[in-house]
Amino acid sequence: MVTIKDVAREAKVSVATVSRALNGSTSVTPDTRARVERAAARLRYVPLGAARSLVTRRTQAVGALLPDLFGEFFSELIRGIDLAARARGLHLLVSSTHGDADETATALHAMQGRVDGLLIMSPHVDAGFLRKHLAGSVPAVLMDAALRDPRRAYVAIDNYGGAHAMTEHLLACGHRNLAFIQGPKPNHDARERRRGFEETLAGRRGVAARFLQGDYSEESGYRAGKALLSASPRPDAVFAANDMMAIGCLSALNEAGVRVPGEIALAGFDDIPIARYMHPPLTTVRVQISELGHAALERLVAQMQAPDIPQAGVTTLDCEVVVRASCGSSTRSTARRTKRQELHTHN
Amino acid sequence: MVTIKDVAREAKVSVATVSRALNGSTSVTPDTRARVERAAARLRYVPLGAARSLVTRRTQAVGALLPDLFGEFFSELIRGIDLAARARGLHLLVSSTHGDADETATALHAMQGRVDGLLIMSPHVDAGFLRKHLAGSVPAVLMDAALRDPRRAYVAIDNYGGAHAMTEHLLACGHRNLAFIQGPKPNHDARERRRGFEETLAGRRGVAARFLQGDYSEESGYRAGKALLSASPRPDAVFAANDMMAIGCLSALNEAGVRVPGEIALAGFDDIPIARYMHPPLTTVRVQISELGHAALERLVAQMQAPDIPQAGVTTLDCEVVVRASCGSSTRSTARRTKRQELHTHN
DNA sequence: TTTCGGTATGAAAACGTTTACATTCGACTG
DNA sequence: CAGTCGAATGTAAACGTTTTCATACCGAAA
Repeated sequence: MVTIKDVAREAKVSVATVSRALNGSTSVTPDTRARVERAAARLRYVPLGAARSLVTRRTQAVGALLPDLFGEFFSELIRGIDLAARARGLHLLVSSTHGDADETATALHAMQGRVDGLLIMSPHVDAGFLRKHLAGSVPAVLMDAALRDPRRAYVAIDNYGGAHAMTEHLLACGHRNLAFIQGPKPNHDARERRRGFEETLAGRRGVAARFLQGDYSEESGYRAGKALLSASPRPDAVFAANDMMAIGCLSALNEAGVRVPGEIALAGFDDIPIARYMHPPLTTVRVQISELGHAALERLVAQMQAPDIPQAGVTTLDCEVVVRASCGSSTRSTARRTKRQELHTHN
Repeated sequence: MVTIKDVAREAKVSVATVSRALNGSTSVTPDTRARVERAAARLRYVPLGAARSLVTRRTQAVGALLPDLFGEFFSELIRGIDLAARARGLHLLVSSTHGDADETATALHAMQGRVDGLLIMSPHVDAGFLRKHLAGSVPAVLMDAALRDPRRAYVAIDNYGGAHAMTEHLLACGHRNLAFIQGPKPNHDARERRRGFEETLAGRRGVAARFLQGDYSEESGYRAGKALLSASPRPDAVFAANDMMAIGCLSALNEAGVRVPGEIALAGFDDIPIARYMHPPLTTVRVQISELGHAALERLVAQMQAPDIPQAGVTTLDCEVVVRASCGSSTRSTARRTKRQELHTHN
């Protein structure tokens, strides 16, 4: 293995000069620098990250701790984080697919001491968990978490606002007999989406709403669809808390020969790529997933640069209603931005 | 920041004993070990990875260098790598979304010296590129690459075999007038898929085949579909080199009111999740993407454990034909495994 | 009691890099 | 020409950990 000493010998300078020539530009003769660079290239020298980190007290790496995520969401999130990290010259350490709290804790431990900061998204994380497993000195940002520790930094999706906007859309289309297929009870985001729907309807006259339990799976959406078919009166619009359930519901309606949106309009949440390929294409709420990753990394960087100043508070990312044929638009699909597309940080 | 010295002081032992108690189990009194563990927990001690790596000459991390990948493929690949890495106690450093060769080179450089091995998938990588940018001592495995340096390790998808199996299926369904929508010319996998189709047909009597150029995009599939509609005679089956083009083609056929598979059968390649939601659901070739990541990591580990023995050669992952309604199966979708589902390593 | 052997622990070197401090050298000022 | 200053370079300490080697201890064998 070739070290900085070998380069120094080859270039006939000291190791200090090699280090200076290769890193900072402080006071090195152009001639010397060139000689060092040639020597390094000739020997194919690669500085050892560990040695460098040891003395600089920086790893130039951030860790992302993620749950067992479904396809498109995961890749978009990583893409957002990765691009932002590269722009900052940071490396990205990923650890995903954590089934339970123990696995998450293990992964969390293993990452500390290897990174300068952590991005955390996990259903298993709560205040006690973090206090127990996260060293106080490690900067961290939580993504889309239920927990709200006022001393911590968060980046979240505006689930409430998205559901609110979609509900307004349904009402604007003239629907008055609504059904809501909700996500898994314990999920924070699922609760927020329901709340957005429910509170928008609160106090409206002449509007009926019913709720069906789902678990974000296509299967549960299908069951909900079946249940709705046998109800009377049937709703004239169904809002599913995510696209997969909307797709399941659509299958049930299609099988029964119910026209969508003719007899029953349908809307989802997430705007997963499949949504626009459904028959009819699905009206849904678009979530800027890569933006979530991007924003989280930026907040983390802020925290890393000023570790003394606590960068607490929540950054919320807006959603937008995407109107397609399944509800509110007969042929062409149009995106309607319901709120300004920007980051706004509370606190 | 709390170091091993602090723990040593707290536990009233030497740093050597702390290290031994916390890592290997060689000759430490149960009593001492307990005292050390308590002290470490009390102080929330986390060993510094850099210091450890410096002396052990191991980072316990592998890097994955990936191109700008589309959704589901990317997440499945990472999932496969991540799971295998965790099972081995390895960390995963990801660097994706590389537009050009320069970016790839930069990322490649930055990763060396931080990882014990590299997983590389990139259209920009060829023999010269690697010789120039990859230090000889770094173990590396190439995924699904065009290049075939006999001294290097590869993991690849059996594009040829998959296309062959699908072509056989089309013939078995009675189709004799075939069209093939090919992928981007420079892509290795696209060429292999075409070769699988072409060579299967070679020498068959009474079978006609024509080729249309595509670029893996939905749009290019749509154009190809339009072109086929105005051709005469129309083909009775179309095989697209990937699912996205098949989907585009399907749109063109649907718009023209051509029944699929009644008038024209259709098949794709990849089995992306959308495939089964199409109308009709798409017959396609399933690629075990997470297996690709898993296999690549295992080969990398082998190389890391025995750096002296060159672990060259290609590991090929089989594909399977998934028969759905768009070709060969009228209602229910069935998966037919065309080759045994196992890894086999040549060389 | 002495000696031997083995086990638990401690002292200190080593890993490769950055950086504070020291040194050299040349140019410019007085 | 002596003195001063600044730029370029070198020397060596420091980072936190593992690990080799040495040491102390204890029980068993002689």
